[in-house]
Amino acid sequence: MPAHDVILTAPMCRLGASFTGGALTRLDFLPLDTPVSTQLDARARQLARELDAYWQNPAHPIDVLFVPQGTPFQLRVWRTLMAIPAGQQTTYGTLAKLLGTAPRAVGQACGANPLPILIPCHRVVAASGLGGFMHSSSGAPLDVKTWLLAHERRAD
DNA sequence: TGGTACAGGCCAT
DNA sequence: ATGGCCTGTACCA
Repeated sequence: MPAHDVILTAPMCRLGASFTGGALTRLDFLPLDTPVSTQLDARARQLARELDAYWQNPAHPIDVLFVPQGTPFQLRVWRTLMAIPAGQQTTYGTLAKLLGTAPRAVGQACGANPLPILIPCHRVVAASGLGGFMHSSSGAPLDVKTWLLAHERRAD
């Protein structure tokens, strides 16, 4: 399941990217000690360029071709997520009401998100706290979520 | 099919 | 601050 096409640098971690054809289909957070790719093809270079722009300016819209794969419900949730502007947050409960479903179902769909950052699942928090990230409720993933929120907050 | 596990929420102590 | 029951989806037997 792992085996990424390229590993890129990020300020708080490394990112493993997988492509299918010309489209990005998967993005994973990896530990800081993961060796970074030295050779980048055109699509990887484009992705790296867009991400760099985002690290510089959280308001920068990431312009890359990506194709998320999931159930119809998940795609519906993810599509809704992408309407949340950078620097803003929503809760699972609010989204659930909006979609006519349950908060827990929204959380599960967020966890299944194969393209974090591009699909801003980190902008969804629990009604009473931070909530989880990448299918977990503690540990490194939560640090990443916190980092991303802090990064986007700097844009005010 | 039924049974369980979730990135939550809410109302009762 | 804690524990219970609710919710909709996904995944596995």
